[in-house]
Amino acid sequence: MAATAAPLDRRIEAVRRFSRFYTRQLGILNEGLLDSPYSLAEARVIYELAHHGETTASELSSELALDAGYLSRILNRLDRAGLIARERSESDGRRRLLRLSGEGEAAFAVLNARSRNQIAGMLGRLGEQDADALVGAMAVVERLLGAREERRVPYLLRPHQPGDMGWVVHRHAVLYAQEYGFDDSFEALVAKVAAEFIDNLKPERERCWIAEVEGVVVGSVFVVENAPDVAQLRLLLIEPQARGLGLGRRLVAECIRFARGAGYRRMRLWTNDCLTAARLLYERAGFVLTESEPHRSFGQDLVGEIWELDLDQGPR
Amino acid sequence: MAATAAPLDRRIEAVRRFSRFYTRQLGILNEGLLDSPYSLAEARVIYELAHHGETTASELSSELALDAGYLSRILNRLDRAGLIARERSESDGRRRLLRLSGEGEAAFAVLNARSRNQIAGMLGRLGEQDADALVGAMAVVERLLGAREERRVPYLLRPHQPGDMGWVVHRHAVLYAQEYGFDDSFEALVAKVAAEFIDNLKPERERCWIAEVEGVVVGSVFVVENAPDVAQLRLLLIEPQARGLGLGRRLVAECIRFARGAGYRRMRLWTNDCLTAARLLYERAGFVLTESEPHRSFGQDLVGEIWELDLDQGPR
DNA sequence: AAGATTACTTGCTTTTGTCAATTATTATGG
DNA sequence: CCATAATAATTGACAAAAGCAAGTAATCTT
Repeated sequence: MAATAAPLDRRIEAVRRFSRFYTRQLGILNEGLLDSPYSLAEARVIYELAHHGETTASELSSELALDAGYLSRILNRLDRAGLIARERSESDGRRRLLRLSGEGEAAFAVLNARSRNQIAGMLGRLGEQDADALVGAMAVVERLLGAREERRVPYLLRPHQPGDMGWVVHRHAVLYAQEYGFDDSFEALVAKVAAEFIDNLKPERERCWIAEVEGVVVGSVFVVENAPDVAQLRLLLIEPQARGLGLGRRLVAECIRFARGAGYRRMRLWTNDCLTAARLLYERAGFVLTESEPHRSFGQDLVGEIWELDLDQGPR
Repeated sequence: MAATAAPLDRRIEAVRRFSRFYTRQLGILNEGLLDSPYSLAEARVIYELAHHGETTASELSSELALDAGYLSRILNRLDRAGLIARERSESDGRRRLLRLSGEGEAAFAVLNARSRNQIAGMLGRLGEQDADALVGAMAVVERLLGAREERRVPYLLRPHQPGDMGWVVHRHAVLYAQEYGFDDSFEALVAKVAAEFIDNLKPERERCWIAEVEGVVVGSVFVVENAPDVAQLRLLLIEPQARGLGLGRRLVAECIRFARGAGYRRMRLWTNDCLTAARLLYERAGFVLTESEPHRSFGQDLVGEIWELDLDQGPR
């Protein structure tokens, strides 16, 4: 069936090799900190403060992905060492504005110089052309990966056609086995659900969406009747290479719109705590976690969760 | 004086920005491990074992730069979880050969699939061309930085000429202030040493080498008389952009050769524990640490060290 | 004006990583 | 060939780093 194309595999392997490689490279670059009296986290904070001028702890914490409590302690240390000045914000008494003191700037200058010199050494081994080639290649990587704006790859949502149920079963089985080690009892369950959907379909109350990109199926989602006023969302799946396109959000939104139109008052879904990406989608759509229970299924120890959404509330 | 060229600065800044950027990127990629029961270190070990087939703990420890003790505990955990098999090597009873068990391979398959899928998602946002551009750019970075074989940039060692002492004083002052925060009393000391060298030079017993790359001075080292049979090595300096060329080793070797020829029986040098790169050079050249004493100089708390080399021994 | 949210701090715990000492085995130099 | 050194792996003790959760004070929301 050639489920995945070979060039994709080649590219994935290349990205992974590069990531391992650059991890080592960063390790080498960070060794420069060994001599200094600062830990890596402290150095990052100093660096960030030097560039921001004036910030708050919460901003730093989100920028550097540091735990707020941990950061608070780091700031205490830096304060005790005289490297930073903290003063309560006048406009908002909760905040404390942070900036480097004179000593802090001196400390930064030392760290900065070392880091620069180390990189100068790295570049020194290359000639002028190679150094520019390096910088250019880095810029390309940065531009391509950093393009945060959601690239608009055109995708198509359509109702199911013959063959789609087989795809749904197949891809659920493959992806959950790969990513979570589910055994084939999961495939059996999905197959049963899919068969039931076809057999008992109530067209006004139930619906399936299949997502396509360039003619290739890349996702699915189902709405079925759970009780007269309760819709159930099922079998949400998005292929790895189609993730990040906003497709998940769109599929969930489509379900909610349909359920409201069909007269349901609530929507419910069952998932597992390990499916973090999906859970995030549900949360963003307004679903609330109502039940949570450990169970053993599909050869794994899981924590099953029920999420619910009140269809009468929220944006219409 | 334009001590550093502007294009170099631009490149350094670009490399640093890229490193910060890719640090974040790696953070995102490693988030995939959050769901898994393995820590980052454990996952790296599993990954390495999956690729090596059979290894030993010491090999893993050097490959992944993990402390031997720490690794030993990780291996114990993995063993208890049934992921690896360990058996004593027949050829060397100290070693234990490590490989993944069936369960271990299953665990790896899950980790591997998640990582692949995550990258597939990353690539999915790019079109075919952009994905290939990304892979290509990564390959360029890897090739340029990974060129481990010592690039032979031609350098030249020559005796000192008028103007060199000024360069030595200037660059010592600038680099030590930048990298270690030394104040100007250090510049004064270097100036005094340099002046003394010129004033009392005994050409058969004392010597200075200046290193040049493409006509630009990038390093220095001095041998002076400390006692009738004791030579002293002083003022070893290598510019950041000339580091990694093997220049340091060459300069030290040159000093040793000269000292032997001049009839000294020992060579001695004074340094500080924070100068790790230099210390490594001395150690590799056969010098042994003989004294170590904390002191305060140049505005810093330092630990002074005396290293000695027996010139009668060792390779002639 | 009550309740929710935000910014930050603090206490407590776990995880991670280091260092030194120890055991068993193998290599090596006189 | 044997004393000594070096290597491989382990263990105990400890320190640093990181995370979680509860708590305080200020601000926002309705």
